[in-house]
Amino acid sequence: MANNSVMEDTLKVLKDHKLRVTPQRHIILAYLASHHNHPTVETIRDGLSKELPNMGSSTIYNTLNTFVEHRLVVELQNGDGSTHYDYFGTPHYHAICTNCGKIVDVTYPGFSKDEKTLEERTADISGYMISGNHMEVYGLCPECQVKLGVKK
Amino acid sequence: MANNSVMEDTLKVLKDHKLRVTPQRHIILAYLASHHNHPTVETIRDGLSKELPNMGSSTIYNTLNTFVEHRLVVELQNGDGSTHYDYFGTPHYHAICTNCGKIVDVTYPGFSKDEKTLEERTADISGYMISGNHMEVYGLCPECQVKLGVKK
DNA sequence: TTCCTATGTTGGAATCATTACAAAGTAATT
DNA sequence: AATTACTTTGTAATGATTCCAACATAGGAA
Repeated sequence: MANNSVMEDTLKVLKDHKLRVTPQRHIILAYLASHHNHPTVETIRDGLSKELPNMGSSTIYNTLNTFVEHRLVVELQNGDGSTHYDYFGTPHYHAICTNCGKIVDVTYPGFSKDEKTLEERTADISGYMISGNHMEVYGLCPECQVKLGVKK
Repeated sequence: MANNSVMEDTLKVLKDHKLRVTPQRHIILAYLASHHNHPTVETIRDGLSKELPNMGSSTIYNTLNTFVEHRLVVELQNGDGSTHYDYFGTPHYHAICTNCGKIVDVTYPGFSKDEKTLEERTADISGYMISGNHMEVYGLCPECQVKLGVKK
């Protein structure tokens, strides 16, 4: 389970966002901050079954929706039918495998600048007042390249 | 409804992709190619109720899934709970209103090059064999800026 | 500390988009 | 024109997500 510093950090995050601190919120956020597995609601429920065996799915949905509204977390679809969640501690985007659904975080030096450029350009063109973006890149993960016998 | 040249063009597109040409596929693709309203399955059903009154939702889902697999069409979520579809005739990305869900197409000179750069960089970093990407930018559309009384 | 109230949690029911399936129809090839 | 694999259709099934009402509690006020 999450170590103490993750628990302290996530507690601070909740307070900074003026969210009422409940055990459920705190543990779910700590789970997300310490796992980079892009879990679904079910994955989170299973992962926290020791700590909070009676936590209902509704609570997880409610909590995640709250986090998404506060921009602590982003939603991802990988084509398997349910939504995956990712703690957004540092700016990054996602590469998603079109065969197995595996999601990995990607970033590079200058990514934040590129993001900002895209947002400014979009504001100029569309007239929207931009508040965020999502970028996803699709392809075959290394394992599936081998599994399917494709060659580069 | 779609004019003749759209019907001819979409017929060619179906044949080029070696898709069996059925009235349903042809009319749905022509609808998508001539409307830039990012319709849902229901919107398409309503829009084509004159031409094909007996077309079932299953057919629309089947057809759209086929088009997505062939990369003729992309799926979009705007937060209203159902999936929106967009004919992908020319490269572009989307700006989505976080208040009303309105989706607009955006592009700019050099967008295709930027896309390619992103894909190559992602391949290098992640090891994925890249086949495509989606970019979305979120914010308030001009109407909702006025409606909500926000100022730039 | 204790009380109070707004807010959060729970679990089960309800909803709604999407898929599965089997029967009937049809495009395109021989 | 016959054949066959593929498509359409309607309905049933699925499954993720939301709704709701009762209960619980975090955190501020006294």
